[in-house]
Amino acid sequence: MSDSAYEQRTETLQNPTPAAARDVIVRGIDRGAIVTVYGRCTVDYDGRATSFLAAGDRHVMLKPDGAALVHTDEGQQPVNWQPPGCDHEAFCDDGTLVIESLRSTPDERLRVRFGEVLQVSAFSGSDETELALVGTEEDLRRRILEEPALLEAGFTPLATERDTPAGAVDIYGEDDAGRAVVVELKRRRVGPDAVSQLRRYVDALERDLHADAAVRGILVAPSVTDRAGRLLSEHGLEFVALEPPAE
Amino acid sequence: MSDSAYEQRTETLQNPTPAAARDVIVRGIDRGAIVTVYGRCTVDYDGRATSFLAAGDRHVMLKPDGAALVHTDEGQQPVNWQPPGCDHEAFCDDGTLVIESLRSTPDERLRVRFGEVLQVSAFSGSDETELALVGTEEDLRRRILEEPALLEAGFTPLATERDTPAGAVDIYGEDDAGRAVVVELKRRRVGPDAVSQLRRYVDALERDLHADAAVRGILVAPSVTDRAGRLLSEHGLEFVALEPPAE
DNA sequence: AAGTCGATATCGCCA
DNA sequence: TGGCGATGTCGACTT
Repeated sequence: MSDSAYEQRTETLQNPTPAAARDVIVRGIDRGAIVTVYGRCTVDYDGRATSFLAAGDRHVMLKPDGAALVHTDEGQQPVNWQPPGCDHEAFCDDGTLVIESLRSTPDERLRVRFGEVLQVSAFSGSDETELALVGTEEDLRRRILEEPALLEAGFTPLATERDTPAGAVDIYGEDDAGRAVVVELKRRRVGPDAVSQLRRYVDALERDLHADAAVRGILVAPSVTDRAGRLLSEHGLEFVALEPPAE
Repeated sequence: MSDSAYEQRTETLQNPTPAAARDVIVRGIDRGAIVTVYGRCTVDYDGRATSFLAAGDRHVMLKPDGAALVHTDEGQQPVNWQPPGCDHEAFCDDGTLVIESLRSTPDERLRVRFGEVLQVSAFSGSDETELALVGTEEDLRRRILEEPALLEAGFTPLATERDTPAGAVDIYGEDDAGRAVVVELKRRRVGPDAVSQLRRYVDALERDLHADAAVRGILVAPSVTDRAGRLLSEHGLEFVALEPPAE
């Protein structure tokens, strides 16, 4: 292995022997590369649950932060995986390539056993930038805090993330009559769960203040489902249609 | 391009020209391969939200079902993606390789523009098998239906997925005194959200039956958080510690 | 196509 | 490290 091999940004073998594949994987992990293996394999997982996947052609990716992903030719989600923070090992067992990825807390093990390796690659690179994302719940919150009248005329925000025994309220404030208002924000159309969440906060705050005056609860989202709308009415909660800013 | 090239299971180029990379991608998509590209790129997304990612080295995967994944060297989740059902396009624009992935309902566009392509691959294979997974909520439900006494002595299951105005109840049954029982199952330790969900069902069923007799609500999970436990007490709901079967 | 809910959810924040 | 809630959640199932 020449020095230049350590400097090159990609290292790839096709139809390697198990031992040659193992060497590329181990070297790649050592130098902090993204390692990928494509081939026929079985996959075992044991941890929070237990799974087995019989032989088939799949794409395995090992990341330098300890994440592992096993992808089939279908689906956005990996068929098996391991989260960041795991230790990856590659070795030959009985003449076949095996990749294991282990972690603790909780104890979990992922094992990929290859009957055939068609290609193995190690990719080194740099990525200094971060994703800029617009249109989140946080953006919606900023929008309301900048212009509280979007919620309703006379609304005054007093706090964000105000703590209650049931959790933190997105926006806490008061209306023009001085009544306490709990605002729950959702970036998209919501179902019954969001109504339950708002109800939990309103309940908790009414107990917390043990006030005689009722606390108003307002759900802010682009829209609600029928069932969610019915639940809102049943519990005397309100709805304001509003979306996160588009840019 | 010889016929054998269409039969080979992997096709890989290193440091290809943009046009050569485009050809491998287009051919790969056409024949139903998994296509991967590693190189320096920017990523634009516009749809349910909007994002931009400045230049860096990333791994892009295009699946034959229309899914697209952009992975950095960190995290289990892709930094950008497109779900299955999208149309992938690859073309050269101003001498650089561009990959676009489009869908409608909702309208969403992912665009990856490469400043440099280090490697492009197309992987063809077969995968007939399905994942066998044990330890899910469904397994927990089966466990209780087979041995209702695990919940409590004298419990009789009457229905699963019983419909209420608030949603479907995991297990509906009655206790040895003939009282209605709503059971909510969770495969892991639960927080306040699960308590709210159970409360919703109990409320709805009490209204639905408009019975004088109260409906019992039992949360079944390995354990609960402090706050969830407090919420359970406040609402007169019960808890039974039980896990999904391990195998 | 939309509603509802589970998931080995993952991820980020905060105590 | 655990609790808590958002996510461009995804995915499966039902209507």
